[in-house]
Amino acid sequence: MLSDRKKKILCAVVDSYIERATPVASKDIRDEYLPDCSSATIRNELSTLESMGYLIQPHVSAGRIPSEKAFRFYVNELMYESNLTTAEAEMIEQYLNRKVGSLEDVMTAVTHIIAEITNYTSVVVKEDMSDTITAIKLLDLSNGKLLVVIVTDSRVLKDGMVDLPDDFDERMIASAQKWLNKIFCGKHVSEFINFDYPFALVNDEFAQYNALFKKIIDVLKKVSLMNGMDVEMYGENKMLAHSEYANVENARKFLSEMEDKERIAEILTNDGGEDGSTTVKIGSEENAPEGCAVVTTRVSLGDNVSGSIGVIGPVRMNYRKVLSVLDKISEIIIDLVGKGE
Amino acid sequence: MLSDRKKKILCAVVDSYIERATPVASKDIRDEYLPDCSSATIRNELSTLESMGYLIQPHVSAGRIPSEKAFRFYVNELMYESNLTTAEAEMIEQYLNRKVGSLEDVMTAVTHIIAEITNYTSVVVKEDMSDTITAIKLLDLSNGKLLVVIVTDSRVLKDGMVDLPDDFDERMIASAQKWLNKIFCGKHVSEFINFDYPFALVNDEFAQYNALFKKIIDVLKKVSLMNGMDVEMYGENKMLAHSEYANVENARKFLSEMEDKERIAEILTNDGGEDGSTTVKIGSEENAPEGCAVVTTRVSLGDNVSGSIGVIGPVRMNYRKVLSVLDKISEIIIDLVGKGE
DNA sequence: TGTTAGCACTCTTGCCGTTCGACTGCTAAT
DNA sequence: ATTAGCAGTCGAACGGCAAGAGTGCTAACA
Repeated sequence: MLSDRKKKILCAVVDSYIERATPVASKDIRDEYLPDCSSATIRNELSTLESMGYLIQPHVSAGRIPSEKAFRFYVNELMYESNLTTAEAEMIEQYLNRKVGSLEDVMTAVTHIIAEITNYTSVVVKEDMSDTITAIKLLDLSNGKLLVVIVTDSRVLKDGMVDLPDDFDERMIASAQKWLNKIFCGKHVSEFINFDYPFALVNDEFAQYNALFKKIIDVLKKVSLMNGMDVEMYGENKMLAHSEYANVENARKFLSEMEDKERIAEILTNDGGEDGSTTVKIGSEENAPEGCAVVTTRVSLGDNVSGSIGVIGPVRMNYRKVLSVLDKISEIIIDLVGKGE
Repeated sequence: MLSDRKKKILCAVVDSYIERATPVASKDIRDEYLPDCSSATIRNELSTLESMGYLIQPHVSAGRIPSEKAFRFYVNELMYESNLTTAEAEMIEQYLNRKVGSLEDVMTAVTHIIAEITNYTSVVVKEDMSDTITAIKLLDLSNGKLLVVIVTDSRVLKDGMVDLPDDFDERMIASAQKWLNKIFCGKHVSEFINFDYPFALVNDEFAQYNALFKKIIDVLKKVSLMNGMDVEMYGENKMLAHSEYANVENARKFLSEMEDKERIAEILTNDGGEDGSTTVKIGSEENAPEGCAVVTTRVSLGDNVSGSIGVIGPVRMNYRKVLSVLDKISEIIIDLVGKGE
């Protein structure tokens, strides 16, 4: 457990680093955050904080910068909540209320306003799982692969591929198909997502189908996820304004990571969560883009339609601001969606 | 008129600069392009080419780089046509034939394949002017502004604003509306675009309407243009790989210029042109993005639907390759569209 | 034991001068 | 008209130097 003073100092380092992006010196902390103790004392504390893994010293005559562990701790325990300025809050209200229209328009508007206010990249993912499954077909491509086709009421065909075990014949494929249809037909696509392969379902007769079934259901999951997904992104370029991307190589890497919308969507959605819940992924912690943190808020957009609103910024992002912006936005969205029904 | 040798030398400078992005020295030219004369001779020629405005010397101990004038001359007269490698041609064929689908899918596929092959940014603009006008309505907002609404058969309402002269009353607005409907109802939206305000149409009685009419028609033009337009862009990031964007400030400027899709669309479409015609805009010549050249090919996508396929690259782009890629692509597109009808 | 002043030490940054090399322009010869 | 040769210019790279930023350590002090 950290002493109160250590916490204060750590918080000071993080705050200062978020603002200035330069190593923080003991004297700076004294002058700006802790006037009632000497820089030498702070140096001692910094030194132990470093050995605890919270701080990093780029070189001996530089100050300290926070480690990812420090950011994590900051987000979880140190950071005090803040409110948007009324100007910002009004700006958001106005912007979103002006744009009441289709869900797509709102999504676009949301990414824009977030990116403008935060100066980071903003992403909104909509997962529409409201389609009803009409049929599931398994097609033997006779090259050892099986094509999985999902037919839904919105007449969209969705397909994916599975490797077929050697010892499967036509008859077995047919009965696998029968089983799948029996389980899923008439249900929402969302069933796939939460479907936990029930072991009991597989009696002795079907033991051999076990592996294949699992594979197929995984494909169904993935395919239906991808097809019901809509990703909007805005403000990739805003990132170039931050010092992390002062050299083009980093910028290029970031922008090309941003091109993989599927991966980004996956990052925003992979830990479900309640309506209104917020997640922060920092740096290498999860699959976040290199050197980035991702803040996500979940909102429900209707029956079987859920949304994730995210901000992607450097690990050194202004979490306070981002969190309060997301708070405000999700509040408005929930309100809008509520009205719409 | 330039001597043959001057042309050869100029061409060598441009070719080399396109490839290497570094100033070209007299010796380089001798070694690689003109082995049968001395570097001193070439130096003399370079010197006069410079005084003619074709070349620029960054500093005395550097070679020369081509001016925009040189690129213009190169594109118009010097550059010999080239063909794609068969590998590339096949790649394009395959990629586009695999993706036969909606027009939108094809547009997306086109931008992708172009960007991949050329390593520049690619843009496709579709202008759909096939809607039929059902009604035009003028709404007095009673704040000195007039709301112009276009109703088309595809049930999309499109609107724009016009300042109303002080001395206009309700009755006058009503008759202006009557006139507009008389002229345009039942016609294609494309009529706006080519509509030249006919002076004869305005007899004495309507003289006072003159200015307003012009304004309204301009709005109609703009609104219908913008609404019928569909812009796809891909490969903005590819540009960061080129040395022109080695510093982030340039990159940022470029990317933010690319965000203004309307402007880009305008650049790609503002000089109409026949089906299959190709235009090259170099640097400051037109409204091209800073330091960039834009190559555009027009293709027809059906009745009253036209497309522009464009490549945006640094002024020092590989025009030969870009032109041959666009050639190939437009050939395929014309074929695809032809089949589709 | 915790805090602090002071100082020696380290390491980066910016600057300056020098060298090296890349090209050119000019001159004089062919 | 062409060319070899040479003097001259300028940028890029390098190394050394001084200044500045911050630290860690020590010793004194509450």
